[in-house]
Parts: sequence; C-alpha cells; structure tokens
Amino acid sequence: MSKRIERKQSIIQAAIEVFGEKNFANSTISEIAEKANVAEGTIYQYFKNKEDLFFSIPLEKSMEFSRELELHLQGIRGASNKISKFIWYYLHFFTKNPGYGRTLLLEMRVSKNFVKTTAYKSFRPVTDGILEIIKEGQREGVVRGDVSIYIVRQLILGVLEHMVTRWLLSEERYDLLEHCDEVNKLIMDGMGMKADLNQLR
Amino acid sequence: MSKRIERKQSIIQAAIEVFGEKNFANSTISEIAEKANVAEGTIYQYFKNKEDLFFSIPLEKSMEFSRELELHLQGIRGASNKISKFIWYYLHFFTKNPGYGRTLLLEMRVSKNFVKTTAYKSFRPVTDGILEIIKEGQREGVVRGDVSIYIVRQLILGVLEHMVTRWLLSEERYDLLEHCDEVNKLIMDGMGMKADLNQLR
Amino acid sequence: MSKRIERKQSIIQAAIEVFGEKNFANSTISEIAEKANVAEGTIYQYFKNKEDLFFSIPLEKSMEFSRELELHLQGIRGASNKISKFIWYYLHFFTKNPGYGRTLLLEMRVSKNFVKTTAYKSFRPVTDGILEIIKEGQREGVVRGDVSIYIVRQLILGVLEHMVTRWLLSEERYDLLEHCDEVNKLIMDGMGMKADLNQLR
Amino acid sequence: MSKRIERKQSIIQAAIEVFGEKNFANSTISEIAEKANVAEGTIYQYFKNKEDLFFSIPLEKSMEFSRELELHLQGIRGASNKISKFIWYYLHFFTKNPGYGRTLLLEMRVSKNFVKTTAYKSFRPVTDGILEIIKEGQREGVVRGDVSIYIVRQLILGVLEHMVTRWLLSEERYDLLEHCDEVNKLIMDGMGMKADLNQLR
DNA sequence: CATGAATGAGGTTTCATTCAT
DNA sequence: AATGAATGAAACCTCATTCAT
Repeated sequence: MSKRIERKQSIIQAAIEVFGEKNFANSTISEIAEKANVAEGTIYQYFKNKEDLFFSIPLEKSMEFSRELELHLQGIRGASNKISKFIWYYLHFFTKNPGYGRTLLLEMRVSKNFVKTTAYKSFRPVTDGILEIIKEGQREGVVRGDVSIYIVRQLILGVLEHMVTRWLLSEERYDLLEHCDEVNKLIMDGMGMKADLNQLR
Repeated sequence: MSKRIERKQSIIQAAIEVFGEKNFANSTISEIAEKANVAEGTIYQYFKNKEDLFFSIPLEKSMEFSRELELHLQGIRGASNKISKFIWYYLHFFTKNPGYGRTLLLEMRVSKNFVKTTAYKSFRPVTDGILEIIKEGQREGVVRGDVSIYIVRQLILGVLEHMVTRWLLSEERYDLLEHCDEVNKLIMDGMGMKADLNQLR
Repeated sequence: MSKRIERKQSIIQAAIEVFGEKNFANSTISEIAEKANVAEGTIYQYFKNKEDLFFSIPLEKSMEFSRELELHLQGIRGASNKISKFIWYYLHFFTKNPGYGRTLLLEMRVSKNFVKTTAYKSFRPVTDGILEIIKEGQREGVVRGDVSIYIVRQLILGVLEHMVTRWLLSEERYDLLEHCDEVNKLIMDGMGMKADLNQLR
Repeated sequence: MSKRIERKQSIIQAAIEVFGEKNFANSTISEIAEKANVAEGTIYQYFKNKEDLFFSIPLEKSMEFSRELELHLQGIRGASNKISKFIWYYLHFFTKNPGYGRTLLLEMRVSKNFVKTTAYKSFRPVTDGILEIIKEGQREGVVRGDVSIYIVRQLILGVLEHMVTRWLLSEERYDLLEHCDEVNKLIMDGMGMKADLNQLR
C-alpha cells in the first residue's frame, strides 16, 4: 500500500536533512530514525544499510532536478539560451537545496563508491541533455567545433560545481545567483559562443 | 636533532600514503604508524591528534608545489604563457601525486574545518601568484577587463580542480595531461586571451 | 518492562562488586559487563558513562539503608535509644556491605565531584533524620545544648566513618560490631547523654 | 654529594604540589618532572616508580609534623593540656598544608597499599605519643579508665580526620581553627575529662 | 511489519617506564 | 648521572546492525 511508500519517503527526507548537516561518518542512524519518527530497526526494512540509504538520496533528488529543469527549458529556443537557462537553474536549485548540495557535492561526488552506484547513473538524463544542447549549438554554429563536446560539458559542469562548492564551504553567506551573469559570460566565451547577442532575457 | 625531523617526515610520508588510499575516517593511526616504522604512541609526540596529522599534509605539500612551480615559471614571459605553464604544471603535479590529490581535493577541500586551518593559508602564495599573472595579463591587454580577476581565477582553478577530481574518481585510468591543450584553449577563451598566438611551445 | 529494570539492577550489582574490590580507575567496564552477563555496549544504554554508573551505586544503596533503618527504629522511644540503635545499624550495615563501604567511604566520600552529585543528596533523609533525633534529645534534656547540633552530628558520623574506614583498611580482619558498646559510650558522653541509664537492651 | 639530596628534595616538593592538586591517577610524571626542573627519566633514578614517589611524601611530611609537634608540646604540663595542644596543632598543620592534606587524607589513608608501606610506619612516633599522653591522663585520673586507650585514640584521631576531610572537600572555604574549641570540648567529654577546668589558655 | 534492546568490534589516545646517548 | 624520545599496553566509548518479541 501507499503507507509503505510514504514511510520510505519520510526516511529519505530525514536522511537528506541529517546528512545535509553532518557528513556521512558523523550522521547516525538513530538521529535519522528519530527525525523520521520510526524505530532504528525500521530503516533496515527499507534500506540495506547506512550507505544504501545515503545513496538513495540523489536517486530521489536527481529526478526532482530533471523534472523541473525540463519545465524551465520548455519553449526556450536556441542552444545559447538553453545553456544560459541551465546555468541559472543549476545555481537556483542548490540555493534552494543547500543541504542536498553539501551531501552531493561535498561528499558523494567525492566518494569512490558513488561512481559505481545506480544513483550515479540517475544523472545521465541531465548530462545527456546537456550534450544534446551542445551538439545543437555546434549545428547552429554558435559552439566551437574544435573541441570535444565532452570537454565543453566539463567546462560547464566544472565551473558550476566549483561555484556551488565554494558557496557551500563559505557557509552560504552570499547570494549564489549574484554571479550568474558573469559565469554565463565566461562559459559562453569558453564555448566560443557569442554570448552577448544570444543572451537570454 | 635531524633525527627528529627525519622521523616527522617519515610519519607525514606514511600519512600521505594511507590517507591517500582511504579517507580520514577509515584510515587508522596504527596503519600509519606501521608504515612509518614507529609505534603508535610516537605519532602523538609529533602531532596533537589524528586531525592535526591530517592537516599537516597540505602544509608540507603546498610548499613543495610552490617551490617547484616557481622553477617552472622561471624565464617564461607573458601572462598567457605563464597561465599555460601553470595549467600544465597543475595537472603534472597531481599526476605525480595522486594520493595527495585524493586527500586534498576529495577530502580536505570539502571539509568545513579545513578553511579555518593554517594549512589552508599555505595555499595563499600560489593563489596570490595567479592573481598577479591575471593582472599582468590585463595590463598586457590579453585578458578581458570586464570580469573580476577573482572570477577569472575561479574559472581557472574550477576547471582544473574539476578535471583532476574526475580523473581521481575514475581511478586514474587515463592520462590527465592528454587533455592539457584542450583545457588550455577553453580557459584561454574564457579569459578572453588570444590563446593561439601566445601559446607556449 | 521489568526486564529492563532487572538488567539495570544486575549491572549495578556487578558494579558494586567490582568497584568494591578495585578503585574507580582500576575497575574496568569490561569486567563489570562480564560479571553482569551483558555486553560492554549494553552498559552504555543504561548509564551515560563510567562515572555515571559509579555514582548510581550510592543512589541505590542509600535507599536500601534508609528503608531498613526506618524499620529498625520503629517502636524505639527516646533519643538516646534511637542514637544507640543508629550506631548499631550503621556498623551492622557496613559489616554486611563491605564492598559498598569501600566504594562509599574510601572513594566517593573523598572525591570532589561526589558532592555535586544527585547521589550525594540521596543521603539527606538519613542525615536529616539524625538531626531530628539530636533535637529530640535536646528537648528531652539528654543532649547537651551548648554545642551546635551540626557539630554533634559530625561527632557521631565522624567516629562511625572513622571506625568503618579503619576496619575496611584492615581488610575486615576483626568484628566491627565488637566495639559497638564502647563507641556508644564515647559518643554518648561526647553528646552529654547519660548513656548508662538510657542504654538500649 | 648534597647535589643528589637537593635534587631528590625538589622532586618530592614538586610531587607534593602536583599530587596535592590532582589525585594519583590524574597526576603525571611529566608534570612533576617539569615542576622539579628535571627530565622524566631522572625521577626514575631516585624513585622506583610513580607509587614509590607518591608514598615518599608522607615519609617526608610526617617527620616535619613530629618535629614541630614536639616543639609545640615542650613545657606543657598535664595530659589534658597536651591533648588540647595536639588538637590545635593538628588543625593548624593542615591549614598550612592543604595540598598534603588532600594527598594524605583523601587518597593515601584510603589506599590499600598504604598500610603496607614504610610511610605508614612513619606515623608511629606520633600515634605512640598520643597513647602515652592518654595513659598519662589515666594515671592523673582525668581520662576515663573504662574504655580501651586505643578506642580513646580512635575518638581523637577520628574526629580530627573527619573535620579536616570535610574542610578539604569544602574546598577550604572556611577557617578550620574556628571550631577548635568546640571539638576540644566534645573530645574532652568523650574522654571523660573535665575539660573546663584544665582547658589550655 | 515494526520495534528498540542488545551486541561487540574497533580505534584513538594517554602515560608510566625504559634505554640508548 | 641525566636526558627525553620511543614505546605499547590498555580502556573507554560509539554506533551500525541484528533479532526476538
């Protein structure tokens, strides 16, 4: 029944909160259980172990990310505008989900086991999507063709990850979206785009 | 006298190796002690505790990085060439020191306490140096002036960190320096440099 | 339900035995656990830490002391007889509980932290009771009025504590109750009581 | 040479200070060494081990106690006056040596090994002396003859020890000698002395 | 299915003592 | 004789996981 799903959700939600505050090692099952209003043992009915619970977080969140991203990209035309929108959305998303940001960027992204996980694969729709936009840009002639599309993607994600990571480590004391335009410019230029002309808005 | 320094070095060296393989929580003092050929208690004569030993690693390594970087920049003229060389050296350094790379980029860079450490401050010479080169580039007119120099630096370090991080997480299965030229181009363009003309070599 | 209380009791009982033989520092949690037939970790489900377990001993035993003392004082009339009975009971109690005696008199009574403990407060019923008897004796005119009742109480408890302490340190090689009558006389005289006339039995 | 004796003295002095603040378990050889301005290893040239050093403290101090006590008793006539003087001196001594008081009364007196020590025997001169005074009192007819002289001595030492112990545990917040007269009275009466008539001063 | 008490392995750290210099 | 660096044993405590109810 849906009781089971509901309960699983509340455990994941509690896990997001707890792992978002402390790191993996310092988070305890008992605190998650308490926050989820279930007994410790119950968690082991839904998740194999602590790590399994940990990695089920991005599974959940990456779907949320994809779903909403798609909505935001609706109706936008031209690779350049799409990239700009993606950059904005990326920064916007982590502004709204700093706890998940800490978990994903400061912990998981950095763990050896993560790459082997199904959770890791759940990012494929997003990363594939970006690749498509880049190709579209090359077809439109607004993205340079002399560099591998994978490297171009690495440029985009690298800069964004770095920005969010720095912001998280600074304890979110400033507005992440403030630098959105500048980043946009840099990335655009790196990609060989004529950012100014195609700029969104 | 030098016996003491020698012993401290061998402990740090062992720590670099062990912390490079496992993460902080999973590394044990006893393994470090064994690798350094000292008793566990001896470590506590040189370091206050496990964390103190951990953070003494970048203190050590960042000096090595600075020292050698300086040699490599000797005699190079022009901001563009200097940046190119820096990019190459950065990738080269972590190719040679993957264990330290894991410790620094996958663990420390991401730990809240790290920023408060003296170890963190030991990177200042390098990051300050980059800023100087960027300014030099602006004076030469090869670096764009419409973006803050701090953002430009973030572009460079962000991309490099991201590349090395991905490489480390892939378990170093490919040659990091392979993509040196491409990265160079991207960063150059991002910075507004005429990379082709000033390209090193 | 009662399983939990039972288990807590068996841990305290084991603690009384172990702390009674060795001192606090030399007693180990593992020995207590073994004696109580529980795992070491279980102890930490019932007590915050080693010290908490230690101080829970007098909490337990002082209630036993009070409860039985009350029974023994039932039906006894006159302050002098009550004091005599108290003296006897005090010596009797520690004759039966030498391990607890060692813990209480040779360790706790002498520890700075103990005074701040709730355990310390658990003696109040007994010490308050003695004060009442002394006042009663002053009203009856059998206890001197020229000395503070607190000093009189210190006389009684001081002599008794000293006796039991010496006995414990001699490794209980003689009969503590043997000297009961003599002590009685001394205390009575110190208090200004006509011990001979009112003597119990 | 006297250099050796001097050095031993400074170690004992440092030990008195350190053991007087912390208890045996919490005092460290390294702190004592530092306070004595010697290396840790040096202590082991003068004392077999930590316990040996610990027990050498009363050896030192009990001689000081005896020596000065004898001076104070010089010229005093009558057992009653001598006892009174002893009571005063006892309280006076620990007022001047609270650190040693803590070590002796809160720690050693309570340790099983202490009784087996030579240090313990060093109190004999004092305790024997008291016995002599009590006998003298019985000959003079001012001390009751119906109670063992050992019990009488226990009365005296018991009350005094108890007083000093309570004072030490209260962190010496009041004047120990304040209650000297009252204690005197109690003990005198307990001993069957006519305290009022023979009172010192 | 839910519970939560019980488990016990395992690591950090301290510090008395030794011993080569 | 003095040093003080090195030693290593030993113990508390935490917490993920299990399992009987």
